[in-house]
Amino acid sequence: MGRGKIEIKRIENTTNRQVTYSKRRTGIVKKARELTVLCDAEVSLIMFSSTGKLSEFISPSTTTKKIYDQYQQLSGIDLWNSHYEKMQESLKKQKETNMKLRKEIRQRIGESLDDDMSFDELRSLEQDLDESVKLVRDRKYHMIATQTETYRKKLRNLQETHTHLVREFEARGEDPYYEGDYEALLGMSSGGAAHLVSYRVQPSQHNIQNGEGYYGSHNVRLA
Amino acid sequence: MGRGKIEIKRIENTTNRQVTYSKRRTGIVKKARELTVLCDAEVSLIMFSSTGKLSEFISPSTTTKKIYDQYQQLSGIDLWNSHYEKMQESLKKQKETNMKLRKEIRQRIGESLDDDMSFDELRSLEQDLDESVKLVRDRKYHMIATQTETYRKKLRNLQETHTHLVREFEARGEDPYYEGDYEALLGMSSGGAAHLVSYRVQPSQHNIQNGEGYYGSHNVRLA
DNA sequence: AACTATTTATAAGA
DNA sequence: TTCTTATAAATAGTT
Repeated sequence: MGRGKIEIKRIENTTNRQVTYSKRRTGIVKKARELTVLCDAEVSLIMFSSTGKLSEFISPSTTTKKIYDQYQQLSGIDLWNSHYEKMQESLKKQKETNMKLRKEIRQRIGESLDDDMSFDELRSLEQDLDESVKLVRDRKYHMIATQTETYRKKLRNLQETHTHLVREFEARGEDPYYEGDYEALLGMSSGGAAHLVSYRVQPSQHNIQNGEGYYGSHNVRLA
Repeated sequence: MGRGKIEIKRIENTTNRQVTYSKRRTGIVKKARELTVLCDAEVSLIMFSSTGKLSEFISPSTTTKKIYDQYQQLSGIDLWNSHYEKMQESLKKQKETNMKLRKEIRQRIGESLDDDMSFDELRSLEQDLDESVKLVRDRKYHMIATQTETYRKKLRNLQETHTHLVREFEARGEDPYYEGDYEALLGMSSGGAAHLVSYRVQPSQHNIQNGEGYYGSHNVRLA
């Protein structure tokens, strides 16, 4: 239907092919629309040009998804179900595992003991729990021991710091403004004491070494 | 293109509509095929008639699934992904829950206590476990008590049966074939005793009442 | 399903 | 791409 008849075979001239594609694409889309309207049909037309460009027509009464769903149902052809089914199976397994885990926890908590637990299972569970309590208790004691050790270290550091401070004061000789017991004062509260010190002592004269203890930052208060 | 021009609107006459559908469907499929060959394009054409009948054309170089995949990729339109994504999310959640449950169990067993458990959590866990052990132990004792009670009932029944049997023998007077201690003999084994009795005693003379106990079936052995 | 008058699509050219 | 137009192709109404 044109100035000359053409053979239905691939158009070798690229430009010509693209022009024909464009014209015929318009034509077929028009036909699809007419079919939809005239015959009350549902049509999905998807086209990719040789350059990969997408064009489509879809009847206004439907969607591409609906068309594909219907297509699958009527043709029996599986488009994405294999993928989907694997996932569904996986989900099911996860849920089952979940239920089992929950049940185990419930039993370990002491619930659901009436249902399907034999005497032997019950005795075994009791043993398990006894062992578990022991482990947790040991861990707790270990933690207490560790923390105690940490506090002892902190305390030692604090004491060292104070000792250094006291020595500094003593090295300076008598303090004209204060005549109390330095050690007792400094031992009261590190914050209060540091404040007091920073007020009385000159920055340039303090190079106190206090190691790498937790209260190393007290030096800063002195500066 | 016909004997008369037609308006592009739904054909109300059903037969006419179906005939037109049939003719135009052939036409559009031909167009699709020509487009495929002439322009080296990929075409998917899916049609449902107003009666729901499926017709399709697909370029020989591809498949409906491929077209569908390409369509999604190029259009960015989500065909079944929303569904799929929900599932994926659900799966992810299940897996996460699963991990948490496993961790809880591990902690309740006494593993994984080193990692991220504060002292308070540890103390709380210990308490929980102590309570759980108590529950399980109680349940065990309850089970022991129940079973003991069951055995006691069985035993009582057995004894009653034997007592009845002994009375039967005593009521018959001296046994010409046996002179031992009946009670001691019957106390040995219910099977053996019942056998002995069924051999010696006449069926018609036995209407022994032995209640609703577990060994009520012993009457049958006597019959 | 076949026929055919007529409309519509489009190949080639601009 | 778009317009034009001669011509091929599709098809509406009829048989």
